[in-house]
Amino acid sequence: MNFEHIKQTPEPTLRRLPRYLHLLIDLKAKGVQEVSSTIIANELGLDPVQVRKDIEYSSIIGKPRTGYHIDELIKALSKFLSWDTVQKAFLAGAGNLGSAMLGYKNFINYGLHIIAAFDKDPNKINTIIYDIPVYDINELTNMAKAKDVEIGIITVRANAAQDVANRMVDGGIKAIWNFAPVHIKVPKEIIVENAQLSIGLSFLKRKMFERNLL
Amino acid sequence: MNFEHIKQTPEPTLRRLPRYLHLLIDLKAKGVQEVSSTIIANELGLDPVQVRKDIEYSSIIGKPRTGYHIDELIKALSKFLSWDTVQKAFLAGAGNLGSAMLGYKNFINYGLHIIAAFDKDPNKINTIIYDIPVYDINELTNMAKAKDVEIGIITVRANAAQDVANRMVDGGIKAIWNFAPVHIKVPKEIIVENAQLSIGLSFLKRKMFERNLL
DNA sequence: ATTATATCGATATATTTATATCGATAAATC
DNA sequence: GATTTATCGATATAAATATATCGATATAAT
Repeated sequence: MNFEHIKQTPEPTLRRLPRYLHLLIDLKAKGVQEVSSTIIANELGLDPVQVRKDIEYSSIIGKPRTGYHIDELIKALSKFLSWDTVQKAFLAGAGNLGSAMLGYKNFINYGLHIIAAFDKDPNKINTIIYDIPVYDINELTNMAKAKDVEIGIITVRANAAQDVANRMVDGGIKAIWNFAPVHIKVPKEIIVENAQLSIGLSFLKRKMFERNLL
Repeated sequence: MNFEHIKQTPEPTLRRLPRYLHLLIDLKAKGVQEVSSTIIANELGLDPVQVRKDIEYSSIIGKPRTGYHIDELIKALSKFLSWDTVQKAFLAGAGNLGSAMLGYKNFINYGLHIIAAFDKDPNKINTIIYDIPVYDINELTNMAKAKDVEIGIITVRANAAQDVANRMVDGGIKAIWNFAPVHIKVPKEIIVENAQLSIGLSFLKRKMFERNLL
């Protein structure tokens, strides 16, 4: 099976582009109208050539001497990263992290709309958290089918994650954002993005070690 | 200035190692005693040679035919990623995400101990969230010095993040885990690990787009 | 005891990603 | 109007990372 109808973006580039976009939005709010790769690179501690190559993926072309038109660039990057189109999501696991995410107002700016949450705890089922209704986890599959939900967010404990993932896949969900500290197995056409806190933290601590700070 | 007293681990390796460790802990709980690179690779959808090369960084050597002794490997990786030594951390921003992190019990397994939180909201100051006291943000710098805190976690809004980062640096904090959707500027000897939700989400959505799922 | 097999570590090759260089050009300065 | 300058996009080179190959070896099977 071949999914690559569209040229794949390098992972490191994909990790940097949102940072550019955050910065550009910030600069625009300060009244900036034109921005060069040099400015972006200096602000973020990167190389201007790298910034230019990354921006190439958005198909935006700049002008010598002045750089890029900030509005144009923001628009193109927002489109490239799909911040401008909203997808529906279900969240499973209304615990600490899950609830926090239900209350996170920024998601809509990135094109994510969590329309419902699911839990197995009877005390949480049929409650409303930050305006989002919480249903029985057993309803997830059917409701996902009915509402054509595209993204599943897993914030349950490690031992429940695989079960939840299965329910999501059965419900036709195409992409899973997994915060549980465990690898989940899904059919290969399903996209999984792991967002374990342990990864970032390990990164941080290892860097500290390598600099003799531990 | 040169920090590289210790050989730097490649970023992609550092991203994979915690996943191995999670898996190994899981397998051990199921009674497994020996594990090969092939098994790990199959479980996580990776290449066995890559797994072997990654494991090399932990200095553990395996045996032909059987692979690695799981206890030895868990111990070595835990040490390599510093999950086995606890660092003290301050968290700034006791909002949704911040509070969720204060309640996240797994951190201690990764060697992170959040000893205090800080906020500017008078309604939060001097409260206790999940057993962790919340103080005035103005106290952060002095308390960090007094308690020799090593890690700072930023979960405030974008527009307050730089101020908080400055306070942390002034307080002698060496490493910052930044969840605010903004780049923070710090002296180059300070380690910053960005953990913006927008990055993972952009990743997920772009992959969906590239597979014609959007 | 011999043979087959799965895995290791080492080495070699390929691919991906980052960095350096350079001519062209739009704007600013002289 | 000519000159200087900052930046672009393109191309070339270097570095980092991933993948393939292979001889050696510990265990299992015959």
